[in-house]
Amino acid sequence: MPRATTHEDRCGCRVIHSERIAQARRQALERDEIARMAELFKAVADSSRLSILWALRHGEMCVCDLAALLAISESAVSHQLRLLRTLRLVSNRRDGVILYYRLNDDHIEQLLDVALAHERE
Amino acid sequence: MPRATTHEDRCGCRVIHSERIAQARRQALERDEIARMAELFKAVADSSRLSILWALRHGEMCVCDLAALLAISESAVSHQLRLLRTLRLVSNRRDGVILYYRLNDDHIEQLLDVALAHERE
DNA sequence: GTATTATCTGTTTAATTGCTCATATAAACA
DNA sequence: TGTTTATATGAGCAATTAAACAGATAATAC
Repeated sequence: MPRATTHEDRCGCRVIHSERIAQARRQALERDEIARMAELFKAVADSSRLSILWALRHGEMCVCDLAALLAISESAVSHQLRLLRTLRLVSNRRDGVILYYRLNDDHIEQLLDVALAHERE
Repeated sequence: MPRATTHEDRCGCRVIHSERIAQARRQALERDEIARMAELFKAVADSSRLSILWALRHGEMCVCDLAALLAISESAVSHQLRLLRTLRLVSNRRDGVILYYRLNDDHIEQLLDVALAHERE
């Protein structure tokens, strides 16, 4: 392993392994790619939204059913669904007055599966 | 499809499709299983932590290298690493004064991959 | 047209979170 | 021993986020 040498970078930070940093810079993701990933993870980083997504995993449901299932207000469910809708994680279809929501993306189920596997390992 | 009938649940919420709710209740996850999944997602729902994890994906790095890479203070990196360490997403080894951090779990890489695939689809 | 039902949206308030600064360890070495 | 270096930690501030409530739509029935 190359000897660690401390010196100052352009940015003023201490740098010990400059080659390792250069490598990390080459492989780094775009700033807004990281931001969008963070936004996706934020969307699933909430118990209510996770419960909603998990419920929708087994079939479509309407707002008031979700409210009854989670025992929270319909307004709260609607707010959460708006966020999920904005990120295109769920979509809906209208049948008369009722809006049925469903998962919009296979990746969501994959994320849930990996997280659950991590939990249960 | 069975006709939707509105009535009141024990909890006071409107219930339109009681059978669908009952099914969702049977398949629902435990409350603290959901909470732990949310906690895991929260850990990766931040640009700084995502950048750290992505960098560690290609090999171990020390605190000051990460600080130089992300152009944030070493204190900030250390705080984020503590969170990731607490959740056992990263671990470290000491070599003299230097602590080298690495990913502690294959699931993290899977999560990053799925999120990235979702982004780029 | 009006009334009702299911859902949505805007605003305010309360709780969380990330960062900075100052201080505290912990290992290495003189 | 004391000093330096790399990292950790605690407190406080600023920014973000969630929940609650009130009011607004959109489809249906009358």
